[in-house]
Amino acid sequence: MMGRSPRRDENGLKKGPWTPEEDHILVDYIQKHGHGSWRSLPKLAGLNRCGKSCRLRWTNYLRPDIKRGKFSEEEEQTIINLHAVLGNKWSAIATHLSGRTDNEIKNFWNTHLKKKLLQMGIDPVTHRPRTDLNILANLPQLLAAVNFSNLINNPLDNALRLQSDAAQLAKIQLMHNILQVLGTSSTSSSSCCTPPTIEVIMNLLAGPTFRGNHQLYESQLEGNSNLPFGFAPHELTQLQSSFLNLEASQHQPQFSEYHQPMKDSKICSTNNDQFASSSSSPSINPTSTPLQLPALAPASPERLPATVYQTENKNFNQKDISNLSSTSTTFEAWGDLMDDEASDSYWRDIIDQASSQSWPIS
DNA sequence: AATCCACTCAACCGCGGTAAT
DNA sequence: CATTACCGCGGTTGAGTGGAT
Repeated sequence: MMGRSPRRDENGLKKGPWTPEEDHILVDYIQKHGHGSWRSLPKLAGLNRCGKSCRLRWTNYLRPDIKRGKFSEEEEQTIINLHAVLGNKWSAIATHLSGRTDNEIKNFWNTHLKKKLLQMGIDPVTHRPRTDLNILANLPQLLAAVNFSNLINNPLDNALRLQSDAAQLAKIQLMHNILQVLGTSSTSSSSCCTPPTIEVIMNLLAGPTFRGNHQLYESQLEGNSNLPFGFAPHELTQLQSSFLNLEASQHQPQFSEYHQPMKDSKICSTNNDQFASSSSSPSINPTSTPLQLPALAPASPERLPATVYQTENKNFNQKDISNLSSTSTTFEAWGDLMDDEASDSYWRDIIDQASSQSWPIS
């Protein structure tokens, strides 16, 4: 039996694992009388335990409606989605998974899901691509992260929309990381290895659909074909354009362009527009300057896009900010972006719930 | 067979929020 | 308003388990 060896506290109350006899007494008492005051329960029930221990045993193990056993794929996805919105609010997450306790979900997260996300190159705290990775060595993981939403095949459409937002962030991050690395490579005379060519990266990003066949890929614009890695066709155009510009700039390196504060924040505002509009149709403003990308996102507790772009770019113009101006908190921003999704009441509830709570800094 | 080690999960601990006094 | 008691939550602990060596 897992757990702790039997101990007693300073009051002589038993600690450690529960025996079947104790379980029986507790269940029997609660079924007859309800738990009432947890503090007084042990004495009334004849248990040599503290009330806290009784409550925990009941809520995490003995409650009749507890579902035991492996988490389903659907439950797994729900936890991931909810965690992206709620953070480590295990009890809040548990309310959306009937029969699962906060403790069980927390354990499952810490032992399985966290690792799973890390393996995919996703920071389990921010739900964004990890930035502590060697971008080129870990390109496959980042691409997997970008393509995360494509891996999900469950009926939770609303959840998928959130996932889509996360994937969109991953795309932006990935594009930025690639450009940054290429920019760095182009200015590094001591580079020991040859950076991947634009073509190689574009092939990785776009797969056979995009390779050397711009017409074909443009013809797919209307039909919104299943481009790999979740990149929309216009995003690939944009990305390719960025690479081409970069390639040109490599001959006359102007590295500072990548790192100076953005003088106009079209990309940022566009990103905000993305979050302020339907998240299912992300777009990169085709008129924006290709190299103007958001600052590399730190692996920080800022986990949601509105906050990220608000804090990372101090140079919002007022018009751009106005998209978020009515939102004083991150969750309210999420709420705003979902305003046009009248059927999103489920997720709105979650967000409302979260916005009423303090945001965990973990 | 013995040992090591990573993993799991029940249970504990401490803190913050809130209702009662 | 201040204090106290209680509850619930999130983080952490540690014994059991099973696979690898």
